[in-house]
Amino acid sequence: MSSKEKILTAAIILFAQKGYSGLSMRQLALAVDLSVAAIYHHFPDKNALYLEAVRYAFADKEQVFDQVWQSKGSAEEKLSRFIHSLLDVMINDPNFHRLMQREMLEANPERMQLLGQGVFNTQFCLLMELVKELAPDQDAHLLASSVLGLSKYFIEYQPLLKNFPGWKPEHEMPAFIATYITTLLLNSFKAKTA
Amino acid sequence: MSSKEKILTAAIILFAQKGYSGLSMRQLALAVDLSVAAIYHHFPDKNALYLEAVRYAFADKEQVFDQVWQSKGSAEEKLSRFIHSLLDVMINDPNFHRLMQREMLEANPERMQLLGQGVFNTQFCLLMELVKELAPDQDAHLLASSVLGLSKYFIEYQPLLKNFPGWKPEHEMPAFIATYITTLLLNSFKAKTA
DNA sequence: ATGAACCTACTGAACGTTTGTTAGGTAGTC
DNA sequence: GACTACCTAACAAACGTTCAGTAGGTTCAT
Repeated sequence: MSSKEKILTAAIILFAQKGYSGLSMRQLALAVDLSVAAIYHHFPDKNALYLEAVRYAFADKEQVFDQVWQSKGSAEEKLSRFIHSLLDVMINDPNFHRLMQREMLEANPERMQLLGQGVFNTQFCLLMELVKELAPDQDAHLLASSVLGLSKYFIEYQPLLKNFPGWKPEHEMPAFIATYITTLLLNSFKAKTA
Repeated sequence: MSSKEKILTAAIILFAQKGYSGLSMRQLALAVDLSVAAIYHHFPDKNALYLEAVRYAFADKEQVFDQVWQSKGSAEEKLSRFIHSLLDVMINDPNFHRLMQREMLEANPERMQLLGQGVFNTQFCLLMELVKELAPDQDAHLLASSVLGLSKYFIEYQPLLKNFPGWKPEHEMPAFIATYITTLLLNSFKAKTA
């Protein structure tokens, strides 16, 4: 692994944990066992490094969902598998997830557009086509959004939801959440068309 | 409005926009037209100021939903009204919303517990009772979470969702979102019990 | 009613540290 | 000799925090 890749890998983790202004170039240099000037040899400045780290983090997420779309089975099964994969990514790669949350907070419109054109656009479109199969007469955009929103919320707000009455241990199990979200949506599909 | 209140009010806005390490005491002092030392007269240090600002921001949100619970009408209508109020708060008080997102990112367990015990616990319990009326045989905790998750996502991810195909202008109207979420959940209730 | 003592709310200037960034030099490879 | 990858050392600016001092109000014995 090259120095540049090492820097980017560490930057993803540290930016995700501490935020842009929370991480100093010296802290990053210390983490990768290089001098500060070495980082400046590979990147023009802190902002460029941050942007490249974000791009780098998103780069390898594309193919995670490919097996879902290529897999065989009914649309219901595919939806379930997609939600499952989504939850898995968010749980197994918390730094990627945190970095994305931080990016959403910046709310820079041009960067938001960049974000949307990458991984997300493709996946969102595939998801829309899937829900169209299941509920042809409903707004696919809203339904796809619902899938993502429910998945994200159950993962993100776990630490908070734990403190509320009625919480059960299975509420933090990906398999359980995936099943719940899938049935919730499928029930809604049936009700509308019936 | 006292100087201390002025400082807290400005701190909420600026911490929400720039984050903890993104806002300096000098910037805050400039915003409230006071010296840096004056801030230190009212607060022992930056961290204490931040915590008090967060507490201050959450303090007046309790009564926003009171009229929803006290209003007359069917459970369906109450649910619709609650979602509507929730969306309104998030849209009309974006700084409060951003500050909460930032707090979720810190993920400090003790602070999370503090957060949960405040406004949210009461509202979550009331919401759970409401959904229990509508779907007595389902997990109220999961359903209440779904209400919050869907509402939060549609507001939070608007800038991103706008870039995806299938987006329509009404997708960012609170009234439209509220109706959509309500019917989505109500349909699911019916399907399960049918 | 008056002066001393004490309070709160603030200011200006400074403390030492950390920040992003850069200049100049070195060791190894092509 | 040019190029890549790195170093040490330094720069000015900004950082959180503190200190000494002041203006204005209240308290209270004289």
